[in-house]
Amino acid sequence: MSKPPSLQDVARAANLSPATVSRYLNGSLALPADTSARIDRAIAELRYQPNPHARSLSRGRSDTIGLVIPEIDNPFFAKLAAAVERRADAAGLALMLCSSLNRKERELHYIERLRRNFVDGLLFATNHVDTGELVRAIGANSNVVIVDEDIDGLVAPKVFSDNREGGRLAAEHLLAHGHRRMAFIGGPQTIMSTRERSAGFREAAIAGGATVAAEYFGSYSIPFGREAARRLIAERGGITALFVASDEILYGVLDVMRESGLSVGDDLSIITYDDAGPLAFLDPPITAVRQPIEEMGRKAFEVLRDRLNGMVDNPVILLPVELIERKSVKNLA
Amino acid sequence: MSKPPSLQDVARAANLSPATVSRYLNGSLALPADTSARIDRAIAELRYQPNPHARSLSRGRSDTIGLVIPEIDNPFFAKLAAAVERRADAAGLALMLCSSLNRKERELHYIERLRRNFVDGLLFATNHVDTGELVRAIGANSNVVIVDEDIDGLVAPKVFSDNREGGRLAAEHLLAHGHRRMAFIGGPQTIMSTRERSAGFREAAIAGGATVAAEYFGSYSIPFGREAARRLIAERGGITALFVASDEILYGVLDVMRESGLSVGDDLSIITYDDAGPLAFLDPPITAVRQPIEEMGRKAFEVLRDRLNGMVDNPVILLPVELIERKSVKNLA
DNA sequence: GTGAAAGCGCTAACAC
DNA sequence: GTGTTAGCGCTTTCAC
Repeated sequence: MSKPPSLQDVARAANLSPATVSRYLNGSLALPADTSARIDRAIAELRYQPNPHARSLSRGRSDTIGLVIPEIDNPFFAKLAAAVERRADAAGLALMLCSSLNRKERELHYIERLRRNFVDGLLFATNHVDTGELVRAIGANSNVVIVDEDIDGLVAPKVFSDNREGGRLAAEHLLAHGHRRMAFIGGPQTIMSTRERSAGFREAAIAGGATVAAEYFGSYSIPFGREAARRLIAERGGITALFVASDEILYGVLDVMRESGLSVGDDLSIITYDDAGPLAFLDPPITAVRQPIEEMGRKAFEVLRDRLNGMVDNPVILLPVELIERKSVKNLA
Repeated sequence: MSKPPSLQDVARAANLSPATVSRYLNGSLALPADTSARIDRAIAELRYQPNPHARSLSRGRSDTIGLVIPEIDNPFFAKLAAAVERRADAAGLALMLCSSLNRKERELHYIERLRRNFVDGLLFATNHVDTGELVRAIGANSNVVIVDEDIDGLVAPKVFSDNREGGRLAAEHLLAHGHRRMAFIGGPQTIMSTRERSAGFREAAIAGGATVAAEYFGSYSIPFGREAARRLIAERGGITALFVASDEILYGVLDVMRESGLSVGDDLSIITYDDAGPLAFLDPPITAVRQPIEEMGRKAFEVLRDRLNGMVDNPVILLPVELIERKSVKNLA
């Protein structure tokens, strides 16, 4: 493989200076038809492709953004990544994928990369409680937008789904089906998403004359779903409905219920949160509060673009959720 | 935000030349403790971070690899991406995520990027039949390794799972449970994965005295799963077992079966392929041929590394699959 | 409308 | 061991 052609080569072939060709390529110039034709021909002949590193070095930016998520191997974040990538690509930006594994050092590492303009901006989704480092690291920078989960105390643009409303929707759906004793299984009690979902749920349940007789907090994971389900089954007194705060928790619960010979619906009505997996294909299909994942990705990207274009305010955007009714809630009425 | 410090600044602060600092940073040099201490201090004080673009431009490579997949929003590719990213990260390489949406132009675009060293190498997973462009585009380049699905006629390192063996395993499992009339639903008949899964299945079925009474080819998608299931239900004559070539197809089939009041197991035994989704949580849990996704990612990455380090041969690596027995196959014996 | 020249921040000969 | 000197390929003043 011989050395690829440079701007210089194109300029030479077109009998022009590199500067002219560069300007033409960047559209900052209207050239006479004759000149531009020469350039086009030279480019085609040499199969010229600009070198993005040289370009980035010279311009001080990379036309690349990063997406920091806990783990791509999770349907929710996979869908988020897909949405973001579509938008970024349409805008001519490349997407750097960064799985933090929820580890602080890794998150900080990516923020450092941002500082050194490896990427122009970052979409940041974390899943754990910050002890201050993130706030400090991100605070210094303006091109970060927070998605999905809050970082308390950080001033930055943020895009979330309306978690509280989601909790409310779940409770109201259960109320409408005659349930009066409910339970909730959430993620970490300290993080915003669980706090809000739980609060909205409890709020609406109580307002509707029901009680949330049991609440379990742990993590958004299958094992915790199992654990909480076992406890719920052991302790429950007349609970007829359960709201779980993520699909992973749901899977753990389903597993334990099957083990225990309990039927979803007849023995316990269930609503889950996220609706990122193939819930419609479970038996019974599971009713869920659906997060607007596609739209979160889109919106977050747009906010980041605005930032890159100089926007300075720090909006907190709440996207509407939606209850998808399937077959996992029994009508007691 | 003031301009970030450069190598120059560090050198100045440490009373050295940029070259020395650069060498030290790249480990190509053992410095006297005194000198290196001065550098370390300067770096810490200035909070220096190397500029990756300058580095890439100068060295002619980027320490970044690309992963081209049809769509990240698919559990199989999401898991593959996760595996690749873990390895890449451990090796100090960044990962550029490229969703091709299975479109040729987009695939070619990413290959062009490779040519211009935006990335050092590419892991390439496509899902459609190549009409020659891909072979030509990739053929010119040596830093591409093909994963998951073959590109016919291309000479390059390739990492697949053992699709034929997967088909065989499925048939043998059904045989062992007394099934003698079977059906198969695959993806596009023209692509390697479907060809092989189908061939292995048919081969082993016939060898075991069974017949594959119906075969449907289409695409790895839920809608096609539905379509094929409808036809199967309409046409089937005494078929007791079905092997589907992907999880997506499975979901479509399950949907139609539920609509039709058919029971998985009692009315029709099912084995699926991939095992990337939450199959264990379906009811009944679905028996599957599991692809070694994690290992495919790992292996593909390693082969790419070898390439980047000058390896020149073109191995075709077949990774072993495994049958995960659950509850969707009824014993007829 | 076009060109010359300086630089972006780093690495890699080549010297000493 | 350390410094000097050229680039890497592009963008961007500043001229004309």
